[in-house]
Amino acid sequence: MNQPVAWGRPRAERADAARNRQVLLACARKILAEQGPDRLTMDGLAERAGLGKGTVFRRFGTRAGIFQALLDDGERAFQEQVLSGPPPLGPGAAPLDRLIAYGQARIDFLIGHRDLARGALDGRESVPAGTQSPMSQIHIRSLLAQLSLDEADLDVLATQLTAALDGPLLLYLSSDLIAEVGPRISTRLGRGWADLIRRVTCEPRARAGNPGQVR
Amino acid sequence: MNQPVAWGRPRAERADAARNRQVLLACARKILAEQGPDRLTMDGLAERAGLGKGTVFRRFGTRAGIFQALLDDGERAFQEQVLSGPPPLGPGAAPLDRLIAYGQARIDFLIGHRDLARGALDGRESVPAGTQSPMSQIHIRSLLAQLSLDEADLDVLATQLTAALDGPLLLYLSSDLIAEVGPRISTRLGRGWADLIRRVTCEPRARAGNPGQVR
DNA sequence: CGTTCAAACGGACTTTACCCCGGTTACCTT
DNA sequence: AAGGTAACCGGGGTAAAGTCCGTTTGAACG
Repeated sequence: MNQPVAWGRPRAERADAARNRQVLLACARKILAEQGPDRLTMDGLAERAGLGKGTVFRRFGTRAGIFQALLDDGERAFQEQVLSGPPPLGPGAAPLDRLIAYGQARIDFLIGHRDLARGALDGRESVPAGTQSPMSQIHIRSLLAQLSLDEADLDVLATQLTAALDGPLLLYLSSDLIAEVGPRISTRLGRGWADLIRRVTCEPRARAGNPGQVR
Repeated sequence: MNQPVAWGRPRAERADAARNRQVLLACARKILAEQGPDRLTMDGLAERAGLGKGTVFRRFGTRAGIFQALLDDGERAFQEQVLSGPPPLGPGAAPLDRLIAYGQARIDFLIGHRDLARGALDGRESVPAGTQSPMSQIHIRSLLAQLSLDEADLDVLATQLTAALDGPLLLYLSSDLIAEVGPRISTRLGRGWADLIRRVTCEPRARAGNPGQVR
């Protein structure tokens, strides 16, 4: 939602606006930490920040927009790791390994930010997923492209794999359940992802100290 | 202690309640057809049905509940085809073929009912997916089980594949886009699904007249 | 038939997301 | 430095979701 890249540049953001955004994000984080996502209301946020309600809406457009903005913050750090961190997540490792590592990292990211990710999902929007698809999807697609899968529709495959990665945590597992057994879910989904990717690329299953089923 | 197993029904639904539900569903369908999903409001529905607002909420609990109820209706017919229709969707074909056919059918189902499916997604709920996962997921899991995939975590794999099937249409493709190029999307996602499934099961790619990329 | 009661009903009430527009202010131009 | 302007601010206004509770009614039972 911000401009890490040079926007078309209609105009730079005004100083007071930028400052207010920071204040609002900080307050939102506080409310979230203290009272949980359900208690984050636009009026409440405005009041706590000492600003008008209109300002909040101008900055974020919609309630989900706040969650997206907060999520973007976290995603920036994550993206950094992917684009220029150490392998296998960052560049330098084989595409297959990077793909597997990326899945595990994204799973953990989503588990860690599940409230934000859920909140960013807007019920009444034509494209519910805000910023959370493009980056993932593009990265996955680019790694797939390096794997020389013949006769595959890479765009579709990347979309489906992205969904396979995000879907379980966004759609099919309750937030409470994730909170309760987060680590175990991370492990199972991570292994599942690795397995799925190896199958998709027709790579033999990893050998080594794999002590059988996980249960 | 209690009755043998007939614990399923604490009480039959009262006649007026059942009648009112039908009226409400019919009215909802009309409003949807005439004015689109955004215009379907609880007050409007109640008024049009000549009932109180409280009644609407008692029947469906939430706005998304109405969409889920409408979706269930359609899903019942679909489910029938899957459980006892002709192969390859219904029983009788090889698991792999059924899986592929199921994916294509579900894609078409979701495209056909995209408004309902989207509306059934509730922003503020711990488990967004209403009725739309279990059946799909269970069926996919059961077909996978017949394929003897060694060393796979079937529950996780089924969840991920379900997400790969639903996710693109629920999360990553705008409703407008789907409306515009529905048939093409159906084809591409369908082929993508078949390809994905064949890869997952390590089956050789289908031959025959596959004229390369679809674009 | 009356009695009884859980369930259903209605609609006023509360809360909250989102809109609007008059007034204000930061930034650019000259 | 002055002025113009586009962007920003505030907060009251609207609509729609969801809640509450007193009233009504279907149906099981005697």
